[in-house]
Amino acid sequence: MVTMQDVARHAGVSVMTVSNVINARPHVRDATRDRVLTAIDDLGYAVNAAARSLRQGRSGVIGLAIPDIDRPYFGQLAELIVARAAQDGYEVVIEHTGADREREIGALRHSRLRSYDGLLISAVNLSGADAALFRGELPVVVLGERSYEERVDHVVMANADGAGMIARHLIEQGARSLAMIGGVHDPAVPAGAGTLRAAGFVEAAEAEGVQVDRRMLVDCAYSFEGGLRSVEHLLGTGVPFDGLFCATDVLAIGAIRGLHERGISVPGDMLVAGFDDVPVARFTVPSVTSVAPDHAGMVDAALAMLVSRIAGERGADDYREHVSTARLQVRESTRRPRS
Amino acid sequence: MVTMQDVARHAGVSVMTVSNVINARPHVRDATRDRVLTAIDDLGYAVNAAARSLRQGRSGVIGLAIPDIDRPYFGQLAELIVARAAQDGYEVVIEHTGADREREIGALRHSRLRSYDGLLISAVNLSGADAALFRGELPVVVLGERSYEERVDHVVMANADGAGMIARHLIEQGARSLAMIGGVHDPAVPAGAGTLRAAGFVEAAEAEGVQVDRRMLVDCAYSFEGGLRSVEHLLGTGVPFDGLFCATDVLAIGAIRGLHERGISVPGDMLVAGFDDVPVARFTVPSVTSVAPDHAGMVDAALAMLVSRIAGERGADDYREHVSTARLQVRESTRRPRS
DNA sequence: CTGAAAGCGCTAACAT
DNA sequence: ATGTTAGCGCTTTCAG
Repeated sequence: MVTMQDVARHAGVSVMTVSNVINARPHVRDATRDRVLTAIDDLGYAVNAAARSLRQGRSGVIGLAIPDIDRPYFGQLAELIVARAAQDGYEVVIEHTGADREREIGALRHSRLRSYDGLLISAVNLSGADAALFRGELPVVVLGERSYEERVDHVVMANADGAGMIARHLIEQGARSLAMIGGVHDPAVPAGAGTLRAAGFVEAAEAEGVQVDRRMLVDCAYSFEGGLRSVEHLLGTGVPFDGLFCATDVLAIGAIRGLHERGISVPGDMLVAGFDDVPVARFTVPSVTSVAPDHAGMVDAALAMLVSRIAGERGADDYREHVSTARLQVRESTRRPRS
Repeated sequence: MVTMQDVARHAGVSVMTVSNVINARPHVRDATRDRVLTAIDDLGYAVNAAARSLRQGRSGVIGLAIPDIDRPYFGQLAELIVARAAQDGYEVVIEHTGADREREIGALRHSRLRSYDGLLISAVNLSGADAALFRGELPVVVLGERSYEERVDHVVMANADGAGMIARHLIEQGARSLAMIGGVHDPAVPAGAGTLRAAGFVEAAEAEGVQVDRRMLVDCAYSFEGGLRSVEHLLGTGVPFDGLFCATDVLAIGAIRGLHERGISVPGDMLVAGFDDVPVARFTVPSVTSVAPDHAGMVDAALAMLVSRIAGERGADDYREHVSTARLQVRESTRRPRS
């Protein structure tokens, strides 16, 4: 392994000068810098990240806690975050919190956590309180929902607003009996994204004069399979409905599949809408109406918050909130053919 | 920050004993261990990863180079790898190589690379030679295709075999004129997964006595959009075809969408198959026939190889190859209705 | 503008 | 079974 010492010797300067060159600090003569750069090239030197981290007391790594990379929404998000973090000189380690969130977060807390400079938590069904677990231990930003713990930075997705857009759109397209999968409207349930979307959906619908039968709101795993099973469950109740809101596009695709298997046509017999506007939603048959969150804006805001907090620019009682916007993306799954 | 020193003082032992306890080394009396563990708990101590890395000369991090997390196949793969690596005590940093592979790999090479203990390269269209770039710099395993550089460990996906299964299946279902998107059959083109799949497809078809018009093999970006555009291109040639093989399921979904927009029914008018068996393939309408690679087996093999090489268990002329298997997963998109 | 020295927190090697 | 010492490669501080 070639060290800074070696480079310094090779270039005939001190290690400090090499360090200055590498870190682009001023007060280095051009000629000297060139000699150092040549030496670095000749020897194939690269800085030792561990030594730098140890000395500086920071690792240049941020953790990203998500439940599941293998879901289009989180994949999209992870990709944006990795790219955006790189701009600020940070690497990203993805922490898979999975189904057994509590246990995994606990494990994380006692081990790897300390080697991150900051943590970004994005979990569709994370209760706001979870974020508090980390408070004080390291800079944290919660991404995707309002946290009920006030003393944490967060970036809020327009869950209720977006769901409201869907409710109004479904009604406008002629739906009269609404159902939803992936969220329930119950104050007793902790407020994850599903709950917030359910609340926004129900409230907007009722504001339009359409009552939503609470039995027609069902929770489920956020997977294709979950969507398929839930729609079977709804059909099994015997309660008729003609407009279905799914808390995510993945659920919507599973639901459309389930309806198809029962011979129910979308949008002919049933309007279906999702949330997230994942890439595949545009290409399925029928394509899926969805709510497009401002992913890029959210990621930008979250990283700016995290970086400023890591830099210690804000004190322990200056917590920020960024409220994002959403846009309705109408596609085939809710375009009722004129009848 | 609380250090090992602090713990040692608090427990009334030396730092070495604390280190021994943390690393589960033998020769520590139970009573002593308990005292140390209590102290760790009391003080909320966690080891400093940077210091440990510096001392040990290894980081406990492996890099995973993939072109794009936000694609179902890579998402699936990344998730498996992260989980499997954790079992061996490694963290995974995802390196997005993106479209501009050469440049990114170059950048990677000169900076972050050194802080990884090993590198896993998985790129559908990586030429085997790229892997050689890293040879000697750090342990590397190429995942997903045969590398033409012999002196590198690799895990080979059953590209040609899987594509052959599709060819035989399409013919058996009655297809007589075949086309393919996402790969060309041309010895001059570097052998990425697309090329290997194309070769396997063409050879199996011709072995069955079905010639494949070379103009009906088109390359394209591995995206939904790419699939849609390519199928439009194929239809534009005016050459009739009734069986379409897509190099990935993402392409197949885009292609089915493109066919749908032209009023061509799948599987009624055209049989379509993909590759990768991504989760969504089972839920689209129609569901997509695909080749299911043994993801878990490949990931296991790749990590075992990488870990053993990091441990220095194999010399510079002992390179391994793991050949994976594939399974045909027949779904609606190729079930020709009896006519 | 450049150099010398100290030390970040940990563990390998060697005492005891 | 436990303690002592040295040093990993870098950057911060202070001197020139």
